[in-house]
Amino acid sequence: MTPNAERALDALGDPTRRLVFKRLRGGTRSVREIAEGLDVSRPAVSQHLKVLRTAGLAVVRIEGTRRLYAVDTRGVEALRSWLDGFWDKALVAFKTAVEREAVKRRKP
Amino acid sequence: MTPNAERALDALGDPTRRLVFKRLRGGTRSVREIAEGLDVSRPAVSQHLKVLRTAGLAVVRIEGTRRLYAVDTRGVEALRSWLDGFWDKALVAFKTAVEREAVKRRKP
DNA sequence: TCTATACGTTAGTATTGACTTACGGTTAGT
DNA sequence: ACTAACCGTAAGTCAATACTAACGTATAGA
Repeated sequence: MTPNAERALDALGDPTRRLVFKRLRGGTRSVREIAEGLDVSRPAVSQHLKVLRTAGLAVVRIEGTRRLYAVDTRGVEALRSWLDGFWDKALVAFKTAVEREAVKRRKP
Repeated sequence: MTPNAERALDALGDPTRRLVFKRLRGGTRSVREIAEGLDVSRPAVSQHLKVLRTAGLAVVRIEGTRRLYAVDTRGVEALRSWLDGFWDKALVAFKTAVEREAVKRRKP
């Protein structure tokens, strides 16, 4: 799917879906391998993987009867650039100002 | 609140909460200013801001009767480093491999 | 003191969505 | 052809949560 930061954030908003996604960090895995050890059923994992795919965070490769999932770095890239919108120089300047305020308030 | 990537992702999983958060990108704003134009009530915005604060994504500064909210860059930083865990060289190498597969499949 | 403004919180409701169960389709092996 | 392994999908249920309405608090100003 085309990478979209908003959809990626929606996808990563769920804890167990993050667990599924984090299992892809270790490399390519089949659905069975991903579901193993998780306390949800295999169909649930399949549904999570579908959401991750739609969000541009995962890719599939069919191999025999198995489907091997892996991280789609384009989704991660989309998230990075979205985050960068909250990380420009003006905001950093404000951050230091806030921290000074916090220190002053801590020592009245 | 102490910056935590998981909680930040939980917070940004909601669309209207992202709208609230994106309004902080323009600089410091009061709750009234943030709620203006949104199709949810002002108390709803307050609740969203509380979640963003708990997630380490927003900071408050009291000024008279108003509360000025701003982006907490520490939360954004936490998200960035979390994302970097899915962005190492091994994954990039795999990405190019997947793209080659996709091209082959498109031209059978 | 009285009023208005600006917010946070609580209680209650409604809707979203994560999960299980059951089923169907596909491939590999015998 | 038959079986087993692997996986996606559909339907239905239940819990999480986003929202509104009502209320209470604090500050600024007249």
